[in-house]
Amino acid sequence: DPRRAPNERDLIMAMTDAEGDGMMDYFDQAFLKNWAGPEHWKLRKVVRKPEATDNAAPKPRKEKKEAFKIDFLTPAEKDLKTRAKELFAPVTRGAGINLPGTSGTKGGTSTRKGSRGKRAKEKEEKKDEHTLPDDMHFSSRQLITLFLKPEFSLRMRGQHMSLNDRGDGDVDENFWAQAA
Amino acid sequence: MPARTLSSLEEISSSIPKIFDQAQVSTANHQKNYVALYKLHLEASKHTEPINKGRTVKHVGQKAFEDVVVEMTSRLLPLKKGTTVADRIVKFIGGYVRFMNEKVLEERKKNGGDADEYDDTPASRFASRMLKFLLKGFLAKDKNVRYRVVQILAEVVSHMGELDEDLYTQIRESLLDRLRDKEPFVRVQAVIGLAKLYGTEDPADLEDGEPPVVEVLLDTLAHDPSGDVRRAVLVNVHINQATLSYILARSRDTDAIIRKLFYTLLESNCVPPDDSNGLGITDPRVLSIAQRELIVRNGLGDREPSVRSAAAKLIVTWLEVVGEKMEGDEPAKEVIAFLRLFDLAETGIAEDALRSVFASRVDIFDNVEFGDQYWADLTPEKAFLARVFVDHCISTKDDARLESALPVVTLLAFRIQSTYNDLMEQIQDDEEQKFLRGEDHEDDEERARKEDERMDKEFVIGEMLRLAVNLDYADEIGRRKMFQLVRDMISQETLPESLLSRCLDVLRKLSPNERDLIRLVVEVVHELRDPEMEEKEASAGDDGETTYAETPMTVRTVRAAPKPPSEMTPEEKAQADAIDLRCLALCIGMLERVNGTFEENSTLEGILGELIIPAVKRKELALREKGLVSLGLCCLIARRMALNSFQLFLSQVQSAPELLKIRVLQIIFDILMVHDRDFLGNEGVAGDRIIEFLLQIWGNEESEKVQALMCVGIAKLMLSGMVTDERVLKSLVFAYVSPETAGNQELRQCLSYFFPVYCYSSPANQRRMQKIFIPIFEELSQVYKELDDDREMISPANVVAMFVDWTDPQKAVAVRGQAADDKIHFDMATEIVRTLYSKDMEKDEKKVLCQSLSKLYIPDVVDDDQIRTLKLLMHNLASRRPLKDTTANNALTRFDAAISKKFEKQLEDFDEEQYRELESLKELFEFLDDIIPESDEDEQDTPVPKKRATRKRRSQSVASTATAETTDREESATPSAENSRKGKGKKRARLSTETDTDSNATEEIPSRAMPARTARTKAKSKVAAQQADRDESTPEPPSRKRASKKAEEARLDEEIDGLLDGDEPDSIMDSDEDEEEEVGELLEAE
DNA sequence: CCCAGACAGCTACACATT
DNA sequence: AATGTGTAGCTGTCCGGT
Repeated sequence: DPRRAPNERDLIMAMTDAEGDGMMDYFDQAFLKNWAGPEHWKLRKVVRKPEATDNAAPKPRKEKKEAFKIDFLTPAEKDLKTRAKELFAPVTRGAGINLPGTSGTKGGTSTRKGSRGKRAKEKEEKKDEHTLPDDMHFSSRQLITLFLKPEFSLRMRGQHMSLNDRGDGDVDENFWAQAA
Repeated sequence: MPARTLSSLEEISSSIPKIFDQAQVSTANHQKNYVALYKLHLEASKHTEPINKGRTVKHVGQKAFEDVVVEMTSRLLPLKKGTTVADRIVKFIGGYVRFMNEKVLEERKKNGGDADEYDDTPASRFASRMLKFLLKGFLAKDKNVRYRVVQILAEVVSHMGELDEDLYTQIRESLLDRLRDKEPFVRVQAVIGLAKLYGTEDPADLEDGEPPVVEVLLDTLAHDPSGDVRRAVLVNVHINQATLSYILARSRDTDAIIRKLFYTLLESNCVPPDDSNGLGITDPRVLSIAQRELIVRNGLGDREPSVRSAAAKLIVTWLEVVGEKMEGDEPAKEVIAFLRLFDLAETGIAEDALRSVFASRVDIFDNVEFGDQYWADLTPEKAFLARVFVDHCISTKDDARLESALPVVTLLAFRIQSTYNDLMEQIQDDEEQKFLRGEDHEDDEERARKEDERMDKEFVIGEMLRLAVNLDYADEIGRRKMFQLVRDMISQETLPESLLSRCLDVLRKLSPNERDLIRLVVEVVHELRDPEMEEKEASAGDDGETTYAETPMTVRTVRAAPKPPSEMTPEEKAQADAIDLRCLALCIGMLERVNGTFEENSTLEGILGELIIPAVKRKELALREKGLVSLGLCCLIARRMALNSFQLFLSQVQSAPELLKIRVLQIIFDILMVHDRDFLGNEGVAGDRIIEFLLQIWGNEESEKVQALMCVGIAKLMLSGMVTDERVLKSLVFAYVSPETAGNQELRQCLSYFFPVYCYSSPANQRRMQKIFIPIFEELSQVYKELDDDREMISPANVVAMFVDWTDPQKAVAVRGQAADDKIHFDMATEIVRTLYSKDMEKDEKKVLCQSLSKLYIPDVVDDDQIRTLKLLMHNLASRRPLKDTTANNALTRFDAAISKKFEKQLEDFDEEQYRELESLKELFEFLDDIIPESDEDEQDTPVPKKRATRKRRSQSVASTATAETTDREESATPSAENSRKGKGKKRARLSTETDTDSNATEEIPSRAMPARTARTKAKSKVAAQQADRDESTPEPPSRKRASKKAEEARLDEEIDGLLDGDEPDSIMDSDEDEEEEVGELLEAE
């Protein structure tokens, strides 16, 4: 019976323990950033790699980058008009100077005049608001307490059971303390 | 004009580059160079040529000057963003424009302020020449050019006074157009430019249908995909009443930097820029309560620490702004003023704000004092401050300050009492007034004021009660006083409902043990329902523990027979119902706070039979709901009762209205949590049935609230290990990603939290997750492919990434005494490679799987058999089912190489032929031999090397990185002799059947048993129900008989009666030995 | 057939931390 | 102030479309 194995439950208990803070910290760091649901999910790298693999090597290069300067002094090889033409060369046909999905620029893009055809309903769709959902602040609390008795957690239940198994009718004052 | 002042144009032209060359090095020389440049500019202006027969002049000098500057400018255009020298030049150009304009203004002042010459100055000519030049680059191919051009234009525009109208329009259009640029940094500059522009925009100038720039910017603020761009809008847009609401929406931006900026922005605008005496635009008093609450809730609740601290700073500023000029009389004055910003009754927000202030301004915390005077006249704010202060001391374990802050018990009890009496008096007065003057005579204003007053008193009492829980009750006199007071309060039906649970909290604290608390509440209930008894009971209740323990429970015997309901007038009935509701609330409050068994507290029996059970039978929703909750709470402490009543609760689920359904489900889950062994243990069918039933309810549920509740409940059961069923886990995953639940944040955020906790808390759980990976992946890929256009769902690649993350053994927490299972990813790799043999899997999906391989954690030590199996699978894949996709192939090859290298030792001398002898791997080879290479007809796009194989080649060593790309082409022409021998003809038949299933899973995976089509349809509509739905053995829901409402009620009554009559109340309590079997029977009976 | 979009890996920068 | 980490932007490669 896997339920009897001293695994999951012990951990849940540990999270509520005073000493379990470290555990909670681990969970916090590891994944609480991914609270907002699958669409905002991101892979986070494994944290600890305490093995002292190698050091001393990647230190000694602090090569300052070449002090770049714009050359204003040497006269231009070509005249201004030519340079402007080159610099301001419009995109080769059909290119995307603009974001996809936005109607094109008069000069530059591939937007054909009658392109309303297939992808006409771009605007209708709700644009992404780029906002996070309201945070419900889900935590271990909701997962280890009862719905109807929010002050009692699994941990207490465990104690209760064991007390009951002893046939001991009364609970000790410690119990009250924990209920608070 | 003397000739010597007229420098030659060549001279001028050659001096300009030197200025630019200097200007790029540092901004320190800019001021000096403005002067120098301007001097050259003026000098050049003197070179003119007459045209039109001398009627006008041609500004050849200016033209030359402009040419050179434009030429200089052109040199920095191709430089990419972040080049500091170029940025300096941009600043220099902008600065020069400003410099010129200032000069022009000076000139004008001197000349008496001619306004009409603006378009004919060297300055205006220069600027417009520059702008026209820049505009030409707006559509350049080179993104850097576009960036620089817009950047310089924005800079120039912001430093210009007036602007020619045509040019203005053109700039406006062009910038708006660049707002759609592909490159975010170009858009950023466009935003900056537009922000400089729109201050001068006149709405009257707009053509029809053309939106004002502000509107466009606000749209960008919300919708631009790049955070940088939204950020640019945020810092550049003017904050005012019109834009504020759009700005406030950014407190939820996906980008943390924006959120942080949001709070610093609000902070810096709290005070007006010029020290005028008005309020800043974001002064908290200017904002609405709702806005303030939004800011605090989002800010202090943010997941990003940096955002939280920015919000905390803002809140401190609020306090300072609001508390200004209030210092003096009372140290708490500014805090009180600060608290007035909030609706204190709104849960948690004001408390969070105050605690945040305590945390960041310790001096404020230290200066709060609670003298006797403080308690004299408590306002809601003062009461709230005291209570939160105490709570804060407790949570920070600041015993010293706690000691000094807490009032003595008698004082507080007295205060509570007097406020309570005031409240009662007022309520009574109001009633009388209403009665005397009639309903309508009071004007709304007066009524609202009274209502507020009452609410305030109620709130103050509530806070004092919350504080009372933390008092030191060593003093017996005080203890009794408080006890008596609170006991009296709960025995009055006029006590506002909101104070009830506060009172019970105090009572619990004051009760020596649970039994006394239970007894006390039971007594109060009887008093309330039986007013005649009041006096007797009151005398008994006078004295807390001593008398209590000895007083025999005589209530039931003494109890006078109440009037039968049939003889009551409607008013009396309503009154009785109201009392019952109150009593039920008391019971619930009491039962919530105790955990002794029902059997130990025989006093509960009475109210169970007289109050709770009758309430459950009522058809009024409120009564029934409270009755069910009470019964449910009883079940939590009475195992036997739980067993007997469980069916009743189940039967209530389907037909109940939402609110009741939620309650009943909560009860069901709580009962399962508490009595797990009785319902879910013993590997009995009962547990399975319950699970299936719940899954089915879940899948068919429409209400988001109920869905979320069930999700939480099921997650709890799984996390606590009470349910280990893979189907349930699968359902949770489906629910997590299904488009159906996209809007159900409660559900999704619950699962966002649940999955990592579940997986990382136990390798066994990670294993379970690994087992469902492939089936889930296959099904979700299907769903994804057939997704409706308007529905959103994460990609299969994301699904894979999540699973890889969740099953990573390195992330599992090391729990004492439990060995980490670091082979999970290795086994996952093996399964993935097996899956790659599947013939009907699309290459996209295979690609995703292949690419995930590199992210798997491969342990250093793996058994010979396991590593050889994986190696063999990869080796054979290349020949029998070569991947058509190069990226996939590369990924696989790389993985193969990595594995081969890592386990070089174990794989050397590895020979397939020899390996085949191993009995333990029989299954592997059966699997492999059933795979035939795809025939030529199957190969539509990729030509497969001709298959010609010999036994010998098959037996060659596979230890080397045989699947390496180049050699692979030849190697892959090496199918096993087995395959060649068996021949295509024979295989053809098998391809469509066994091969297919075999290649997908070693064990029978339920999901594959169902036609994909069905699976998909289900997944679309009721994803969560998938597993349950397809299982034919799913039991009919208990109340499936869709009887008429009447019949339904009759049946319900019957059931409840059965609960009472069939089992005498006494027998609910006894615990026989044969309980376990009964759970099974319970569900069998249908 | 060529080009554009997409993607993966790399590098550099900025941030936070000790 | 220095270091380390995490992110973001850039660049090269490959697939798909016109």
